[in-house]
Amino acid sequence: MQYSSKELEKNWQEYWAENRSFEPSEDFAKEKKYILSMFPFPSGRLHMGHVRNYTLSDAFARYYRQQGFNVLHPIGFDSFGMPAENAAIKNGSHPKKWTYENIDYMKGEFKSLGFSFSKEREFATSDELYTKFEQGFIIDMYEKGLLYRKKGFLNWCESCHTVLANEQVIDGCCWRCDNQVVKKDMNQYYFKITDYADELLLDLNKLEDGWPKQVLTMQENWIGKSNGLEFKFCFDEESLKKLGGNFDGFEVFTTRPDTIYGVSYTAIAPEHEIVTYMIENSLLDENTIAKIKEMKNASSIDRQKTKSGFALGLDVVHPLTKKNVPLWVANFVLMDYGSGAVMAVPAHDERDFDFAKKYNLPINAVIKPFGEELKKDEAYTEVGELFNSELFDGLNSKDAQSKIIEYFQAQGIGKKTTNYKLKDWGVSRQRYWGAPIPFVHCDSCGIVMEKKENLPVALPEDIEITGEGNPLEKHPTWKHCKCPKCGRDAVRETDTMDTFVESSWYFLRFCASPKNWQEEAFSKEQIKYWMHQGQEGVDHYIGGIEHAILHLLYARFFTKVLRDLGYLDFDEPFGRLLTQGMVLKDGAKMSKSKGNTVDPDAIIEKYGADTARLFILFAAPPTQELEWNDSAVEGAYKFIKRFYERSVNVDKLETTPYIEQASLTKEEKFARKKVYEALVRANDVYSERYTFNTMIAGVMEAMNALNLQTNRDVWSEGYWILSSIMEPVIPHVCWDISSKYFALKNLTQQKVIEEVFAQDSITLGVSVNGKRRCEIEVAIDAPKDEIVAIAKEKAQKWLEGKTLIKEIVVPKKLVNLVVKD
RNA sequence: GCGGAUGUGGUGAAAUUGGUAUACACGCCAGACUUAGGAUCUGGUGCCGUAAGGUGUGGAGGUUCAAGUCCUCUCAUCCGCACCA
Repeated sequence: MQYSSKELEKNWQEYWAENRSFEPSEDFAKEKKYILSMFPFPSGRLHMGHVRNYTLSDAFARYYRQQGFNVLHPIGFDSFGMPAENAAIKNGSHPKKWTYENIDYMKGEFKSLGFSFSKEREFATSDELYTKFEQGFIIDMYEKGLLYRKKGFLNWCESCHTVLANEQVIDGCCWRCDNQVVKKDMNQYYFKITDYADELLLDLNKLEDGWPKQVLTMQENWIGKSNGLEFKFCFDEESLKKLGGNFDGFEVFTTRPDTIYGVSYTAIAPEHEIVTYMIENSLLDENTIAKIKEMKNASSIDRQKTKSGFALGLDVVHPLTKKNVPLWVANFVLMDYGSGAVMAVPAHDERDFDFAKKYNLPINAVIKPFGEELKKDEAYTEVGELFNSELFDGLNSKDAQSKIIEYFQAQGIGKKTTNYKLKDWGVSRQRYWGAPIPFVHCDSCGIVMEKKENLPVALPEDIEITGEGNPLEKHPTWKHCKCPKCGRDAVRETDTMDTFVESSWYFLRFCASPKNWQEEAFSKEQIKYWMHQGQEGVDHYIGGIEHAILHLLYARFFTKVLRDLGYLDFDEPFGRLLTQGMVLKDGAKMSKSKGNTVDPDAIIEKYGADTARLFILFAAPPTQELEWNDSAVEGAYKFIKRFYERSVNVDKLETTPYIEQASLTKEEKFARKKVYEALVRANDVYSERYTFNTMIAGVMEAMNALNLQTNRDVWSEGYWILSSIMEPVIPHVCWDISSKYFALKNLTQQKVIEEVFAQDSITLGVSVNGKRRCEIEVAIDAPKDEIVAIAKEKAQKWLEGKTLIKEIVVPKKLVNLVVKD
């Protein structure tokens, strides 16, 4: 039995393809598991991160198939997106051609890795059939008011020539190309994700058991709910006059109403309408206007560096004290949070304090620590006792918050409000390779939806991609059409959708039987079975942590929207989420620019897919980083080789051999015990721990134990079980062994036999005062007295001259003798 | 600053509920077989020490018969968010 990965793996890959081995059944009476990896962008080649991702989901899928479940383990391609266009600009190829060629190549890679994906449910999101149903949802959402168009001050990436959503701006830079993002004023479509802010936050509770805590926290912070008081500052007489009666005041939001008596100035964002009005009407001097404009145009990073601002020469009236308070424009006030205006309490807020120090504004303390002096050189932001706060003096600041809100409400001058950091999701992109937004601009009817029977609104293929401007805009005929409503000449929307829209519902499309693909996106019945039998959502969703906010938040939002549109009946798309760690080489993330990549194809060529899979699952638990190690890969290969070649000790069987446990030698019993221990461990791993490394270690131990004995029945039983346990990890070699010896009959659920764990005697550790000194061997059913007596004798040396005060026997573990001098 | 994690041999990492710390593997050392080995097999390998023994899970305390595991404080590293009023 000489191991040769190449031929062996190819044979089984062909066998699986011919036998449709991994297609899910349409029998909805069976228990199911939906195992899903985050689908890839067809960049051209798989990288090790992909291999890790799909190796994990494949192990789950194969395991559950063995356990008798109906398993859906699909794959597709997230195939719209900028890199296709960038490649087109660079090589003059067409984005569509580039994309679909890459898909073909990557499908070959999937095959060569032995992933048990359903082939019949494969699709790419750039397929027109997919676009058709997506556009249908978009129309539904527009009708429900969940999609709208407005002019906004948007994130614009100069190098990608497109708008970005807030979630796609990382540290002020584009998530894709890392270029600095600038602000641009333009029209854009938005999904009303803020309507779901509260539910998205609340339902995180449902995910507590299935999702990593880190991801839940990140989403919670991103949604950023805060409760507080909203009220209006009104201008004094003089200021009203200055503004020509156009503004009577402005709203502010605060989470610290308890500090209201400490307000010493107010501030508004440079983008605020009052500032705009003052600039347009020359109510400020030239120099100030220039500085404010500069402030507006500064990048978000520059804007954070130092605080700056200008007094606007206006005063507002404090709502409670009725005293005048000055109004400033300040760069630290953000237009897109709350109302773009704040009350400032330098004594109890660090930002307000810094600003007040810089511009010599008054600092009025109104909260002091209990029984301590207040420090003057910093803002006191902790809980404390109110003073200088009229009728609220003496209150605990926590209690004062609700009391003051109640007071404002009673007086009718303010109300309790909730604010979110989450903003609406901007979805239009000014690029070609995306799903067209199915709207038409008509001079007489305004924005009109395309009729559903005309979907999809497909992309034209005869385009010229130069990187300058939107190719759809420049196409000679595509955008000219008739208004679906009045029939007059109209113009198509040339914006396409953010690619995150496609990935927000692809997991639902996989639930649809390909038989019905033409007629519907998915059926309620199919969705109910795959997504909502037992646990809610996909059973195991596996992917990188980098999607903790973007994709995972959008997909949750889409699921809730489709529920409200009547397409499905549940709230959350992914019941269990496993976020895999990165693949590193030399301590850094593998990347082309660093030149530390390992090409999966080369590893398969040299060692085979099984080796790559074994190494990946063995080297670290799934959630941890995985350091690539060439000699450990070599080690994985050697294990497989030994595993394969030692199968010569196995006899052909169609069921496990009968073994008389009592007749076995010590080594034979030990080997059997190790085999079944490995089985127990394997079942644990899939049910909750996912630590494949320990499962594999168990199998290695069992192999080592088998090798210490020569009983062919024990070898055969061992291989029957071990090749079943290992099949999800190294499927090719296991199917080969299984077919040669066991007619593939062992690739099913295996039963644990308890008798192999029975022992006549057991080794116990003996410690004196908790320090391990020696060990003893006693009969399994030895009474406590006897165990203690043996332990005392064996540990005599450490007991001499001391008084024994306590004896502790932990059954099957150890004996602890407590002594003192 | 806020939030989340993680610290165990030379390395990747094990250790259900507190119960023999370092399983499994890589590496290293020695030996066997070899003309040769980056092949294969066997044995060894936390640290200090010739040994007896001592010591050891980032650090300091604590609870306990017993702590990698529980509690308090602290240090370091990584990740995420970050002027959110």
